[in-house]
Amino acid sequence: MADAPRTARATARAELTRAILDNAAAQLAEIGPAALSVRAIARDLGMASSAVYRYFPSRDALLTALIVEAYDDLGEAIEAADAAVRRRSDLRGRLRAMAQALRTWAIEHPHQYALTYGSPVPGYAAPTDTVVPATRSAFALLRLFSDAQRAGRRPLGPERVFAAEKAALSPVMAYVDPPLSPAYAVRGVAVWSALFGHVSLELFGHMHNGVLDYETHFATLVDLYANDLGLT
Amino acid sequence: MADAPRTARATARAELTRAILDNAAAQLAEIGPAALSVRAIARDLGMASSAVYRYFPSRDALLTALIVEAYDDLGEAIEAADAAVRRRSDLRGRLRAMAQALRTWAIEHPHQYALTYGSPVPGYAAPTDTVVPATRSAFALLRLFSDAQRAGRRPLGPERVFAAEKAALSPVMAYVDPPLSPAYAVRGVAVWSALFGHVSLELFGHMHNGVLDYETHFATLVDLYANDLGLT
DNA sequence: AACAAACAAGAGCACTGCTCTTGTTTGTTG
DNA sequence: CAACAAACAAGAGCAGTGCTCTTGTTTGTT
Repeated sequence: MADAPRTARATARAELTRAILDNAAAQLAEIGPAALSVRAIARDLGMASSAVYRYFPSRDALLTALIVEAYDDLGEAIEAADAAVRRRSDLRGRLRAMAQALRTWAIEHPHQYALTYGSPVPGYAAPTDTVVPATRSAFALLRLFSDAQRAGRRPLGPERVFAAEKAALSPVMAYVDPPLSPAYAVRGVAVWSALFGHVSLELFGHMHNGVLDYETHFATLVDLYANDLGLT
Repeated sequence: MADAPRTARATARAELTRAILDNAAAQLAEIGPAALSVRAIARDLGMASSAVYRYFPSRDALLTALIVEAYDDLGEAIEAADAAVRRRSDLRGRLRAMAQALRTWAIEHPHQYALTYGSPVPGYAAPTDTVVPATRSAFALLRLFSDAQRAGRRPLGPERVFAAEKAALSPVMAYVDPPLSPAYAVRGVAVWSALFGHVSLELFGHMHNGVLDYETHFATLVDLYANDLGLT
């Protein structure tokens, strides 16, 4: 991220910051965000708990840093999955890859997913540091929709989009160049909501008595959404 | 729920249990589940903190009771919204009413929504007490899909549903009589995921920089889903 | 060499969930 | 009515938490 530290003290600081973050991430993955303890991290690292506060001003700040890392990790996973699809014109395959990457990442990092897309526990208002990395996964999907539109595809609906809705979605339309059509914006945000909706419902146990095979069902869903998006 | 209590002690117990629950709900609504404190509740009620433990064995048990109440409250709101639609054959209107009830309830009870459909904080595994009330809102939607199918409507897709997916969704198909068609089951669960997905993403701030007018966009989404479900 | 900034450690505060003990109230039984 | 056990309330106390303040040390710069 930043420049390479010059002084020995700066490198030591960077290393300790990293060590605290790694230990916190390990603790988060094991026992979840609610039970994450600054004192336990300090114990693990063999330092006084008060020393940790020189690196992170509060427990929430530490959690926020973990949230940022989680967003980045997920974004990277989705981007990598997209990039791994050789035929860039295989739009359906790219949606499949990204959707699967999302679900797989969520299952492998349930506490991180809960922290980012479940209830954001620190203070209930997302800190401003998190807004940029949070958009990373959404942008990956947005680029796919943009590519689809440029390839001449058309979503299955809506047929007409009212002016109020166009205005409401103007930011998401303007994020790509050329701008996304209103219909694609609506369908795109809908699919985005549905994908994260499924993962949340599955991960948090709401499909327990309704769906027997989550993986199969998710694959079906993704294919359905690919149809809705007019892919291939 | 249970029989009316006979003895004075039983009524006192029921009343105190209710008072604790009400105070906990108020505290939950104000400061959220993470900051909910047994001691604070006891202070508010003018009793010793140890006395609360005679009514709820642990803080998690109290939270679980609040979760159950939240599920019931939301389920009731959705059922009431559905029931308020006079023309029962107005399937699109019923979907609109229920979806709006869901979103409105979530906005008015953000902490309750986060507790139920965000990350379930107590123990990360939903207690068995919660599974029945949790299904209430889903069942309301399921009945709508069932009514649509009986009225001869057809969802916009999928055209074919593989055997594995039929098996995966067999519980949700069998919940209503006559059983839901595979296509309606897939579309239904998809819409269910999408609705809760939107509410979660909106409530937890993920649409902050993409969508300007949540209400308008949600209405557009619901109408789109009504089309996908073949309603009217 | 002098000095200020950065650092680590420990004690301590106010708070938490929860348990154990003591003493009281209540409802039931002989 | 008396006796007794169950249910109850209150307090003290334990182990843990986030965080702050003070003290003493190390580091980098002037």
